Amino acid sequence: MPERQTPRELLASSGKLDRDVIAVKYRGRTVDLHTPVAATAAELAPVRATDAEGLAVIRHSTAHVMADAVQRLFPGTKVTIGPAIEDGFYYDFDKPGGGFTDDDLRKIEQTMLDVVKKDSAFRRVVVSRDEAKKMFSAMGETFKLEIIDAIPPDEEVSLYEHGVPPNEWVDVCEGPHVPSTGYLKAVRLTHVAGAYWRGDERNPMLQRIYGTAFPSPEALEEHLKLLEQARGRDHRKLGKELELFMFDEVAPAMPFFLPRGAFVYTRMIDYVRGLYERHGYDEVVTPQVFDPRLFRTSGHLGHYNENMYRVWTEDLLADAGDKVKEGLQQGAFALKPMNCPSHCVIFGSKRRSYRELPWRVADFGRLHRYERGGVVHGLARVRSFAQDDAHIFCAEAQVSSEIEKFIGLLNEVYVAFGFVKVDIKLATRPAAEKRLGTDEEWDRSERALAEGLERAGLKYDVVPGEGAFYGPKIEFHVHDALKRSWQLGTIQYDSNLPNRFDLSFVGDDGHQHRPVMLHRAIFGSLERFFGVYLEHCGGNFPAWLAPKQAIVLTVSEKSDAHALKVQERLRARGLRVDVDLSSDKLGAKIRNARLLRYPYLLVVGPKEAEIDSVGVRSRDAGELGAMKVDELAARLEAEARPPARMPGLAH
RNA sequence: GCCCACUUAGCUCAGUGGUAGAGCAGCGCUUUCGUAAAGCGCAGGUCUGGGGUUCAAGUCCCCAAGUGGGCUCCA
Repeated sequence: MPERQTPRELLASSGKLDRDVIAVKYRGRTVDLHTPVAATAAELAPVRATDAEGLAVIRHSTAHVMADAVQRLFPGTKVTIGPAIEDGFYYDFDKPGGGFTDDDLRKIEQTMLDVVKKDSAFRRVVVSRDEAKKMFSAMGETFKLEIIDAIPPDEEVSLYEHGVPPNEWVDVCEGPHVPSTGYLKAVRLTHVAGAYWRGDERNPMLQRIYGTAFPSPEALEEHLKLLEQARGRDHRKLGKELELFMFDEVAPAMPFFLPRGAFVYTRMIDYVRGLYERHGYDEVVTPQVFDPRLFRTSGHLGHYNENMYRVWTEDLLADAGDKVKEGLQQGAFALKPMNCPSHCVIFGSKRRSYRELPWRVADFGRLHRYERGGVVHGLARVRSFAQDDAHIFCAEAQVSSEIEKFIGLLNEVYVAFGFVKVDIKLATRPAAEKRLGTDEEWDRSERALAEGLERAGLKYDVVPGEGAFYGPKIEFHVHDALKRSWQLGTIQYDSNLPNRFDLSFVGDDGHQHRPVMLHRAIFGSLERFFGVYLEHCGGNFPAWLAPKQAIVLTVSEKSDAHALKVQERLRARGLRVDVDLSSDKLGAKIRNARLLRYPYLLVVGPKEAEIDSVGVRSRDAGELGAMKVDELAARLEAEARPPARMPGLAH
């Protein structure tokens, strides 16, 4: 067994130490330079400020310095936790008398700068649990006491301190940290937010400060610039600029799709509808408003109550009499939050044979869910939306092949939209008291889903306990411009609804059997997919999806007649073409058309009119020069077709 | 739902208690123009809504709504 030496000594002796190294990687763990380890130099890999792990070390150290600054500026503020996260760090504080202001953030930054200037070492001290608790209890740090209690008994309790007496600052912390505060060269506190202690809304609300840190001021600037660019791609901004959709207070969190946006929206539906034929789906159209008995049968009234919109009629109000509230609860019709109950009604409406299975029933019905005020978000989380929803009624034995087929279909669609980076999650059984069905049933259904994924050759993460109470599910997540992750597609195993609706089919043995139901969607919510896709393509819809495929721009009024003729001829071939006859100069027309992201600009002046052509400028391919109108039409027609099958998802 | 912030013309935004502003868009006129913004003029406002303080409120205070950043939830 080698002597315990610090990684700094070990690296120095083997010549691997330079100023860039801020920690080491040792047997799978990141350790700071000054924590003695029982290792040889060969076992240590230097971690540099620019590595992902190094960045996390810098950010976590920055969080400590921020907490130090906060406690100096705001005495009485208690500290809780302050981890490094993707793109930065945060620290949660319990501050008496309310939150932090933007002014406070600037002051905190200033104070942090002072701490950094002192360049004092981060020191690691291992203490006993009792010592640690005595110390933090004397400091009044009640949250830290909870944290100490939560440390597994076989792990040592370490403290990290920095600062020069009498201004040391100490925190319970696993580490690692940079050698000294002087390593923190580029810090920016970005925003404040409320956060519940341990993420539980029954716990007290804490004040969270988000910030970010980088190895150099240049890297920080670069990051801030990228953030700014990402904001320019925000679907809410693009939606307004490109006149795709709007919102109004009269229907909070319910989008109004404007003509341009509505075109894209319905085009998306047409596209999957076109695939349904080949993939064996039947489409149905179902009601919007239902007698509450339906949702008592499905279980939604009871489990999903607080998310449902209820409506009443004058008749119901009269009948309700004095007991208005109770009457409404019993009798008020409900807007559907999901399509599945309708599909169960259809399935149960006649005797079904095993020969009909699997029966795949699709529905683009509009759904309404009352989402709490704080969670709605642009198009990504709305209260009125549609899904490319379908339910597959099948026999248990058909489940895994249905999963595989579905994944094939989803794959085709995602690739068509250019989503190749997709996080796939398999959400498995929740805690025993929160789930229906036997362990054997869960074993079977989870295995069926996993098999489907594996047969499709896709990598996925298992998220234990995150399944629905009635069955496991597969989720497909993608990131928006600001790196927030959103679930789009999903497929879920459900034996509960067929039970509740007492569904059955006649098997080849002549007996009644219970079908299994798979809930599945590729886009998920069309609204959410629209928003995420809008950010993904930056508003540059491909010609097959774009609201308009081209715009004819005249050089002057002299060419109006030719321009209108060109538009007419292209329209006659089914192409979507605008024309700009305004008195703007050509430069201005081009600018306007570019801002609206037209795939093609067709310039028309006396020269073009003479030879029956247009000057073509492609949004994606640049200047194409003069083209005959028919030649251009053929090119546009080819691009206007939805993508054919393409290679699968990459990882 | 909770914490914090924001809400001024169609859009983007100035305006820190004393006569509501700019640019773009719109409309009119002039210009007929060759690849990212022609010129001049006109119009456009219950400063999100309600209440309060004050001689005086876009500005200060309270309540509500909407939106945004988070937390939480998501059959």
